[in-house]
Amino acid sequence: MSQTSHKILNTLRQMIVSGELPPGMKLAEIPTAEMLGVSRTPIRSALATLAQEGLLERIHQRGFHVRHISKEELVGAVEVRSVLEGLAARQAVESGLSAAVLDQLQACLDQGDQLFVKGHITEEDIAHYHDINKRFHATIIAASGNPAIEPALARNEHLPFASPNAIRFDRHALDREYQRFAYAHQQHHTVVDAMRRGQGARAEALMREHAHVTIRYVDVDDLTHLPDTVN
Amino acid sequence: MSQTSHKILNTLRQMIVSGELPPGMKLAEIPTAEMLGVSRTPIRSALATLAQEGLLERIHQRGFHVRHISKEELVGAVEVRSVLEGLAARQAVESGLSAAVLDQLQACLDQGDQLFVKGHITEEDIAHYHDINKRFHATIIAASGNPAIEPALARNEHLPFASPNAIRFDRHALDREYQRFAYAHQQHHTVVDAMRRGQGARAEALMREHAHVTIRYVDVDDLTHLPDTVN
DNA sequence: ATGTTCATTATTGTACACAATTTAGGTCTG
DNA sequence: CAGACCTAAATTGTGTACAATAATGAACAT
Repeated sequence: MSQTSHKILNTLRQMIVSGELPPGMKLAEIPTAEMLGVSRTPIRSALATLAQEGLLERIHQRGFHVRHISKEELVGAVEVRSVLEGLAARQAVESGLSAAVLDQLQACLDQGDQLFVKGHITEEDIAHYHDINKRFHATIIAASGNPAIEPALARNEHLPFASPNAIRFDRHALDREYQRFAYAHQQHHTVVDAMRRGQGARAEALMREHAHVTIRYVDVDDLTHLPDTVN
Repeated sequence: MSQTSHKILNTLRQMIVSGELPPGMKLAEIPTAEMLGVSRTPIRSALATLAQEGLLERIHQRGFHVRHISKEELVGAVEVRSVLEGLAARQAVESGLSAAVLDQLQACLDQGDQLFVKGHITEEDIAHYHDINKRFHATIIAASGNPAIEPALARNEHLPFASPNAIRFDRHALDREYQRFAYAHQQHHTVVDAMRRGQGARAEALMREHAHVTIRYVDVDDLTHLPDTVN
């Protein structure tokens, strides 16, 4: 895939998740190609990829529709992430944690502590925490030694809110968001504690519960509007 | 996707899983197109799909390699299936089982009982059980009401042995295989029992354990040769 | 002799023309 | 008036020429 092809894929993906191309809208090759000023070829490949990611739905011999992401789907995706990240935590413990992995996890904990010690957060802090959070989860998945977990999570990565890479937050209620992120960070502490003690089942259970934080404080009905997210 | 395009995708997929195209082999568009007597266009789309399925690996600007499926990957895929099917069983219980679903599951149990009551199995029986098994698992996943489970399992479906749709069996040791399938069928009974009683956590645990039957009796090192499978 | 640069070659990426297929609409017939 | 069939239009699927890009090897300079 070339530079321009990549750009077109990202452009279309952004247009879909931002709602510029609303759910149900038909996407045919020729109009889309004309809209973006390229030929049908890169459009074909982009549409196929987006269908694979679950953002588009193929209509038999008739192009694609922008898929309507239902509430059930988002809630279900959080459940899927929950059990898969739980599995990762347990397998990471069972396969024996290296000092390097523990160091990386501890670094995430320390950096988060520094962020929350001052008792409130700014937008900038949230971006920083987003980073720490991403590293924390990626480290555990990598440490699991199970190469099948990441691909199984791949589809979720493209659904907003179903991925830890897309923490939703409300810019206008930073107090409440402080509570939520601080709580999530405390859960990180408990997960690492369980992992250090070799408590695989406990680590799994804690990680499962942790996944629900993404969505717990959110009115799920609002999610269909796809409001501001980090990343 | 048209008829011929579909056929080419399936042909290439079959050639890969059968080992006709061995792991590590380079697949360029032009030679592949000439080999199958079509133009590069349907080949491009097929290769992209197969890469998405995990059978091919994209080399930057240089075509694809047939991926080497490692032992870790197969074992990991079974673990992933384990937790996801466990989740499905639990959510099916939690969301309330309809009479129709229970009837379908009971039908799978009854049909399996009939198969095993005579104390031995034939190759034909295995094909039949394969069918029953597929229905059993699909029913529970559908009954979970979680639309995110199926796509998360999708990648596994294309890895031989990681899917219940690809039960491995040894044609020359039907006695041992009888034991294995009869045991798996008994597990189906216990899962349904837990589900009927509304025991979500038990159903989850039993279903998790059940997933391991696929691989438990198998010398994992043999898997790299991709021997006979049903489907 | 070795390292760097340039040209050649192999291969993917893009554009576009043409073929095939499906849907829709209109007309003809019972 | 209704239903079926046929024709036309729209849209995807395929083939192929051409452009862009990256790897390889050769030649030159240090």
